[in-house]
Amino acid sequence: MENVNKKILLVEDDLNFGAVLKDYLMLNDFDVTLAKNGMEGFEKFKKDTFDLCILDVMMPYKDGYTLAKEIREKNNEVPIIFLTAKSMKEDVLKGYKAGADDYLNKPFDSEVLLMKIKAIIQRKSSDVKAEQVQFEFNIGKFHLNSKLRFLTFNNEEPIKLSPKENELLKMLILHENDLMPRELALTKIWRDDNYFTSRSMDVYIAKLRKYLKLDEDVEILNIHGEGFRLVVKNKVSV
Amino acid sequence: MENVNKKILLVEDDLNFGAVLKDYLMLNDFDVTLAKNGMEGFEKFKKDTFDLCILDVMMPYKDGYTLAKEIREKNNEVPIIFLTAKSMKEDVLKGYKAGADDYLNKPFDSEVLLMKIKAIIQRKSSDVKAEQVQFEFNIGKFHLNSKLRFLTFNNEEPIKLSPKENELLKMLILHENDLMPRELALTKIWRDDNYFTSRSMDVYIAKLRKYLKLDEDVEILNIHGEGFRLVVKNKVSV
DNA sequence: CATAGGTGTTAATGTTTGGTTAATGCATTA
DNA sequence: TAATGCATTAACCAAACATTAACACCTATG
Repeated sequence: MENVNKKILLVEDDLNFGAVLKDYLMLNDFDVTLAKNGMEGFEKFKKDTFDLCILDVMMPYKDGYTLAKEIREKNNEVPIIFLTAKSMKEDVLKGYKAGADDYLNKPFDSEVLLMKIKAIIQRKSSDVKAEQVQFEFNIGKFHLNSKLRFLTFNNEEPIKLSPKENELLKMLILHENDLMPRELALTKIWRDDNYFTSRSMDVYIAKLRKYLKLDEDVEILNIHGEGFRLVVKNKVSV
Repeated sequence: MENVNKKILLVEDDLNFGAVLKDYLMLNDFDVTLAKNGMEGFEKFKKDTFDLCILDVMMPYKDGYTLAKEIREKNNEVPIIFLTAKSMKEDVLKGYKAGADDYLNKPFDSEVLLMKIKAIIQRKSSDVKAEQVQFEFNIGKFHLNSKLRFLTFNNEEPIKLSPKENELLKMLILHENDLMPRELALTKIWRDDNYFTSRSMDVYIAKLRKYLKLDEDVEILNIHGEGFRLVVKNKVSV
């Protein structure tokens, strides 16, 4: 569970205002994707996963309500906040019917928006249970629990793994007996592929080899210039 | 899920307005309990279980913020909406910090309020796990009554827990032996996730560890960068 | 209305952990 | 056999955590 910034999709046709708001939100540790109309907003929505959408109502090509309905068809969970200059009751109701979580009239105070964002994201982030990813693996006589970052050998006292050790081992296991390309680990785990991250990865391979020595049937092999391969010998069928 | 009307606690000192609003809400199939000041509101809150609280901010004896804080100490799940004639930024921020879910300036349109209520209640009721009526737990030789906030060791004199101690311990117990992510506790209990709340949480972990020392089989372990883990060793099967 | 007690936050300090980089040597390939 | 890639250990620095104490705030109570 990494502490990754929450992602916000901001759709606003006023480019100046949009840029200012984007900067403000980014200063407050959100990842912001800005789209300048409903059309573009929907395209960007489909291509990524967001924790929150902030939609301007009045936009060319496709207004905020229409966009909200399209978003709701794809995703019934993501919170939506409308920004609007209107304060007419009909429009507000229309917004709620389109699936809004909140409504804000322009001009508004940026701190207030920030509070609302935090309140809304907090409510939703309780549904973290979506993290139904696999986190338990067996490899030779080892068992890896990658949620607790524990590597257990033969029911002995578990070895505690660091986050990077854990991620790297998991990725090797997912490619068991097959090539795990250097580049893959570097881009996924180190989020950068250069000389230094590559050296760093070597250090971690060395650490993992040390742990895995306990089981002589488990080994990390290098494929020169390509990557690594986790092999398990003498595998018994169950 | 039974088809029972949702219960609303409405605290409003303007008796006329309160009665009108109550009628309107009841016409829309809510069960409404009306209190005419913060004091009375808190009494009624303690005596029943509500799906939503609507609090006027300016009231004699006890204002809406204070009431909200008291309510939050008892229950930090129930949604709260503030009603206010003020629209000062400071007041709005104060409201959110007191744990508001939404904010409405008087005069407001009743239909808008209705939409907000429906939106908020819907959000909450999708949190099925919010059905955490369970409040008694055994952990090692301890027994926690999280309603009375009593932690008992071996039938000795109970240790009184503060609201935060209690919530945190409960959350740890609900994740017994498993990871309880930092972020989860911070967003759920502290309602904010930043450097300071995180330090504060560390202080509370230290306090809990001190209490739990009585049973050497119960321990709170840290998983660096992830969260905490409450483990019970030498568990006997029953 | 002063004050003691309870609660929660912030500060101060020290410890642990994790990750990168450096240094050195070996292996593979062209 | 030079150049590049890999292996391993150790040194270093930054971030996360642990603990205690100081502080601020509110409430109940004499």
